[in-house]
Amino acid sequence: MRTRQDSKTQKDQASGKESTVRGALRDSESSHNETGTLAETSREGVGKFLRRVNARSSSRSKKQDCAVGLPTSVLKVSGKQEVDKRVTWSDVDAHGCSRDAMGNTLREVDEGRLQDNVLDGGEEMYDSDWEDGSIPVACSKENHPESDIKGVTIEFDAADSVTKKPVRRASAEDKELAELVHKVHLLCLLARGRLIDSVCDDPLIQASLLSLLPSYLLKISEVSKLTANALSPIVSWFHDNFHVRSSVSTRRSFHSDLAHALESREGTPEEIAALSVALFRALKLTTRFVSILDVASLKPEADKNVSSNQDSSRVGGGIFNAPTLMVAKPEEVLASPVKSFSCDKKENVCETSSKGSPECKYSSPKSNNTQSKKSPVSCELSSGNLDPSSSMACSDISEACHPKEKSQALKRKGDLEFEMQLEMALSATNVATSKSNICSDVKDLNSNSSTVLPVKRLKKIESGESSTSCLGISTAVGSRKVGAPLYWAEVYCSGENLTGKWVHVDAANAIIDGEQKVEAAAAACKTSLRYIVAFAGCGAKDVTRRYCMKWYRIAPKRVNSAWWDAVLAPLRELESGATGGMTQMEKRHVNASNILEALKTSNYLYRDSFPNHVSLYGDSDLNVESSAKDSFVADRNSLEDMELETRALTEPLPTNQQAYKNHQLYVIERWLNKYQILYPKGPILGFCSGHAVYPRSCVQTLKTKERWLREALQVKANEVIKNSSKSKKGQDFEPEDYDEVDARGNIELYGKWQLEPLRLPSAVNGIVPRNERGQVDVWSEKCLPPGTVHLRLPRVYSVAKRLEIDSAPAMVGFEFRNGRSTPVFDGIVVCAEFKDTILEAYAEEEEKREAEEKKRREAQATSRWYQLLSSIVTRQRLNNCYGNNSTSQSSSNFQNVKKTNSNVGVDSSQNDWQSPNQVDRGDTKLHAPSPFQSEEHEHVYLIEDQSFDEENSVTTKRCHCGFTIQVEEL
DNA sequence: CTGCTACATTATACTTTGTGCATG
DNA sequence: TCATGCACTTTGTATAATGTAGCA
Repeated sequence: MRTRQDSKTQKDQASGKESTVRGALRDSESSHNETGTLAETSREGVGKFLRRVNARSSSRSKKQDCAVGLPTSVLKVSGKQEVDKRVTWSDVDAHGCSRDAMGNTLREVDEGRLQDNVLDGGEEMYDSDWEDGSIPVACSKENHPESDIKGVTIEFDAADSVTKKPVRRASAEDKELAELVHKVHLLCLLARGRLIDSVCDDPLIQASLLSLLPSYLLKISEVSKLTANALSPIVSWFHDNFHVRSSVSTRRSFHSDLAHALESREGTPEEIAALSVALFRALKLTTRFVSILDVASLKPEADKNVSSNQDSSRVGGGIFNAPTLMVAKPEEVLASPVKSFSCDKKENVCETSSKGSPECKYSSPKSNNTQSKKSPVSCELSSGNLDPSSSMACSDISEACHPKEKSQALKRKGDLEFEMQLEMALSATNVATSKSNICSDVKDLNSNSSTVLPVKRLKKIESGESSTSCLGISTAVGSRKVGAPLYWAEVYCSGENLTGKWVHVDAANAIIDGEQKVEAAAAACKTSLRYIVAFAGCGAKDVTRRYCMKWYRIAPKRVNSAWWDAVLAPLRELESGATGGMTQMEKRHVNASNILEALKTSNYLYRDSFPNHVSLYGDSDLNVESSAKDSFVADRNSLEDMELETRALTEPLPTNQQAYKNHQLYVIERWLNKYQILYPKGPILGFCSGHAVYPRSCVQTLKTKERWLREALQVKANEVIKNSSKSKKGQDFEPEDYDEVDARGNIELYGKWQLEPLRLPSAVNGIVPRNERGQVDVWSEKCLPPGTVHLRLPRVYSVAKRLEIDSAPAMVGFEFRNGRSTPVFDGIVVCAEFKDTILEAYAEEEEKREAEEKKRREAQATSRWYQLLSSIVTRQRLNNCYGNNSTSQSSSNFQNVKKTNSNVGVDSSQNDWQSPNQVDRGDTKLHAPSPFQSEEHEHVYLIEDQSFDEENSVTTKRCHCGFTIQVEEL
């Protein structure tokens, strides 16, 4: 019984916690709408993340400790250490963040941590219910210390877990955490993008770039109508002069890194792209820095099996994410032999890639290309373990995170080469039998055991056009997220199209206007285009639509759009402020309706059949309209918005059926759920595997009569039921077959087109029209009968009753209590004309009630003081009578009281009885006389001295001497 | 490698309008 | 005899969503 209660409370706590977090998220979202500053968004996002991380780490540590069964003292110590390990804002401060700016979050985090700690306690207890098994384990370990030497059970357990419970599904908490990580990572990447963008505006860097530029290329800034073609000379010059470097970032500020890159004319892809942006800006071209935000997955564990890989590529800081892998300078001095080794590999990669072979381009020093081709597995392994970027990143990690392993990492080059050879020999002989073993063996041999590199087959790129020839990506490591184009520039070319256009310029790869190729190139490198953000003027704009043709694939991988839009809203303004304005030179007069017309005709979809998407045009329309007032000048920003929206609405039909399941634009009937129907059924936009494809806007949601009632809608008379057959999977019944709920268990459902506004009977003669249960269902204000009002006040019913005004209880919803759903009533519904009367009477009543309540409480307080004092007096008397030789303590008490009575206010610090007496005499004016006046007398209970306790129905009678007697009223 | 199906598991939405007993 | 207050007790089902395995 006790256990059940406990678990219940813990469950409540847990759910309370969840709801708190959720509420906080909601709050944060709503606050964006109100204030909408990025700083707040960031603070809240990061704050929540920290809270979660801290909570997790603490709970995990506790769980671990419990499982091991450490003694309490040890527990305490480890707990303390864990706290120290946590991420705190002081850490953040140490990195230069202003505490003032973060003050709110800091408080929030601290509070959150406190709360989480408390809750974690609960969770721990709760968990212990489930983790009883750990105790015997600990015991057995203690009793049989030799057992862990033998390690008998490990293999058995592992095999079991593989066969029986292969994977534990991600819990709601994991998902929430993943989402928080995703959000925080997004914010970080946004911040990084802004940082780079601002550095691109640096006049010194721009001037330096200009000084390097041949004078004939400077003319471009004088071109009035810039076209993509006009950019090609400058892009090819840049491509010839600046190269992607394959070495470690120096981890200085980005500004100095960029300056260094400029000086050495080589840098990370990020730096090279930034330099190109700076150059274009120096030439007075409107330019954005564009980046794929390669953010941590929104789904928990989604990248579990490639995590090490991904991480390594990330930790590498994009060093090897080079769109082109260019020859590194051999004189590059590197700290660790591993690095230099990696760098050698890099060279090989570069050489082969420059030869243009789309297949396995990597070759180890001792193997050639043909070998690799012939033996895919050897290639596999080598690409898995010898991949320069990975091993480089690994060494980075091991250096950064595992100082212990640094000594291991400092192996001689010869040793490493030996390991590689051994590894390849093993892979060549034991391919089929035990891949995993080889892997682990090799892993052990390899110093980089901290990061497990997954074995992946080398990916063949089916079309060279898509990746290698377009973007010059080395596909040698194509099976992992390496080599994807992550950074480029967008230059606004006013001479393109009718209205001007943002042109994709990847200067590092000498690619201009290759926006269609980005998706394929990224896909080849396992990078999805979830977020592509263009930065300018310290702002940012999501331009994913321009590059992503298969939106339905990335849509589920993106964070909820409301949050993302709220985050970007302030940044968008900054961005459009920096790029959207029109210079005098390129000012064009654009007829807004022409633009819309052009967009409409270019759209092969029926815009009219997308009523709900028209709103997407809304903003643009408005912008165009408003600017139309300013002599029809459409700004770049709204034009781009329109372009992006047009893309959103003209997505090609997916070829697989499942893509239609949650597709924003299209639908096929088979994926409709029970409460959905196509109405009107058409137009058919195409077919997919024989299924007709309809616009998503044709999907109508069906509800029951009762559900519609909540939205103040009622079913029109003589409407037939359109759909209720879905539950019978595919069978279509005749509509007129249905009653309320027919024999087949079908439910009556109606669509919006079958409804009309709710018409309830009006209140007549002060009588409130009620439903069949004598009440009014108040789902919203709209559900009130005309002429009535809802008074949501406690105890108002009695007021209406007293005034003999007709009123009906207002039911506002249901709740589950005692295992069944029960209606929840709140206030009453009365005719509007009585509202004021009732409110006045209610106010009066409440005043009276409050006064009575106050009186009652005072009386109760008085009574309790009386009781207290009386009991003391009684005790004293008993002591006096029967306890002559009683303890000194009681007599001293007596002395104290006596003293107090004679010297009120003097020596008040000595005893506690003074104030009660004072209160007594002051407030009640009953003048309880000194109980010590007479020792013996007959008690007299005066009526004015007695008090009545309503709660207990107890009357307390008092004598002047202080003696009280309680009489229970019957 | 991708798409599809089947199956298993988990999450979520929907459901929805008391009764019997003690006491005053 | 009637009005009032309190305890009782922790739904249950259907469906959507998600994940996985196996196959083509």
